[in-house]
Amino acid sequence: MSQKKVKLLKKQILKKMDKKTTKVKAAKAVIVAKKSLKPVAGKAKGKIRPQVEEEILMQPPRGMRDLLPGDQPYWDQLRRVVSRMALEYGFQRIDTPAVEYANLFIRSIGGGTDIVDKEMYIFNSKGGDKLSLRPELTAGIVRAYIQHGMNVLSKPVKLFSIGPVYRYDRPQEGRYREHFQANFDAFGEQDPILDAQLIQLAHRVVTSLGIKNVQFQINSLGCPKCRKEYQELLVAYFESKKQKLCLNCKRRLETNPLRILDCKEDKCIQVAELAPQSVDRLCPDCRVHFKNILEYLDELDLPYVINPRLVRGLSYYSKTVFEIWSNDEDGKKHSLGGGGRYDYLVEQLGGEHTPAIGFGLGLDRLVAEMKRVHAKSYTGPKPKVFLAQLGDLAKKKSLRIFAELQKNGILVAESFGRGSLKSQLRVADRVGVEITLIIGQKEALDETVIIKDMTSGTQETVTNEKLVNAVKKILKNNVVISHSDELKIKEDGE
RNA sequence: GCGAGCAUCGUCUAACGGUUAAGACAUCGGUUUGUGGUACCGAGAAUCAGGGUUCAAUUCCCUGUGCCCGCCCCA
Repeated sequence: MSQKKVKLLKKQILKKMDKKTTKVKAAKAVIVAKKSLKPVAGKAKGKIRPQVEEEILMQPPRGMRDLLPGDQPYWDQLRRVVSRMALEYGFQRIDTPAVEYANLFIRSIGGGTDIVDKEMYIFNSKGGDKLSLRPELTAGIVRAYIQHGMNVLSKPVKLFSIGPVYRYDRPQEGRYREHFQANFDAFGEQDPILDAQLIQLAHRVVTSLGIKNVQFQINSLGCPKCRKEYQELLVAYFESKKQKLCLNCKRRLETNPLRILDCKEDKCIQVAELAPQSVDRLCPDCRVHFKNILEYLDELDLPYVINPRLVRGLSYYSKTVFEIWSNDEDGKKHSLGGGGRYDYLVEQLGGEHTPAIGFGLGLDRLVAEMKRVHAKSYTGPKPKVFLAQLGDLAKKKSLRIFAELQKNGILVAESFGRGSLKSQLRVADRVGVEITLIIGQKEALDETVIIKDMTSGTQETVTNEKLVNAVKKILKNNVVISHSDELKIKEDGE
């Protein structure tokens, strides 16, 4: 193809682009989508919404949300702290699928729990498999632990994971159908010091984020032996008071009697207050285990209260269970996470007997809490250089110079799509760069670049070869500011 | 699953039942086209949907939908 032909083609394309057709179409499309989503919803009868192929609902499904750029500094900070703490405590990262066979969750979390009975996203694959979006992280991690024979690794095997989990529930403040959790699990160690260490870890993660006003609630459910005895005692007690319980709890008496302790209905609370407590019915082993943990926590000065009615919504727990709560200035409490021992889950899912303990943190809630207490967020390095171009020739050269600077570790901002130098400088100003590089027609021909100091307004012209060094030198001279900036970032990570 | 509240430009707000549906912030463009923060000018951008009452509905009523909050439960 001749150069003329190429140029002609380019001209035609440019001409087309010039008509702003894309912009207009895009705008119209949005409106169409916006308008159409309402009628579709409006015509819907009942719960099943007819999905017309062309319709695009301009919103995510219920309970799902976008994490917008403005919030990302908090999430970044959160991920940094979690990764840092995981490293300190010897946890290695594992990622498991968001989708597993539904039975994995049903068997681990247990029937009779709300999670399994009404909050699971269960669906059939095209192949006919019954699958589910994970409602929590531990089950998948245990599955992976067994499947990959991690029992041969030196104990304890410590794994952490971060990812989305899904629960079909009515959304409200701090509760989403898709939310993110960080999960820490330690396998193969039954010593109570692990329990205490994980609670310490949870505490350090939360406080490192700047969330200060936290408290743990802790309880022991006992091992299967003493738990069974206790449960029988409990059922006997509640049977005698059955008529005073709420409807839900009457049902729980059959399905999940422990949860009656956790009921928020006034009448049930009254009954539950006088109920036998699991901590009083622990077998000698479990009693010592629990006592040891409390001693460790006292030694660590961790703020905790024993809550004999703490049960938790997953039935695989044994012995230790705990939750982390924060208080806001109005005295309102927010649950940030929780966990406990599950010494029998691994064998229950087909592995060898492996004592284990873990906990999860609700990241969406941690972010909300960080905002509430105005905690530090992490913003990455900002560009201190802006590259402006003027004219066709300069424009063509700009991408190469841009990449050249980036390769040399100089972060460069730009707004190549803009035509006038004025508008580009305006953007440069908004970005807050220290210097702006300007390539015009003249500079492009001369193989030079204008360096403009944005604070003083002075400019100098350098050749392309000297550009990188010249920029580096200027930035270095301004090091007083940038150096302290970097220190700040490092402190943020603590 | 149950209950309450809310619904206007991207965001925040305004409009006795009668307005070309207003303003601010943000966005984009411009102020003689090669120089930024301010200022000035301009542009685009909304009444959730359907039905009813009415001469007239953003406004009143009903239904639906959505959002949000609380309960249950959880993170």
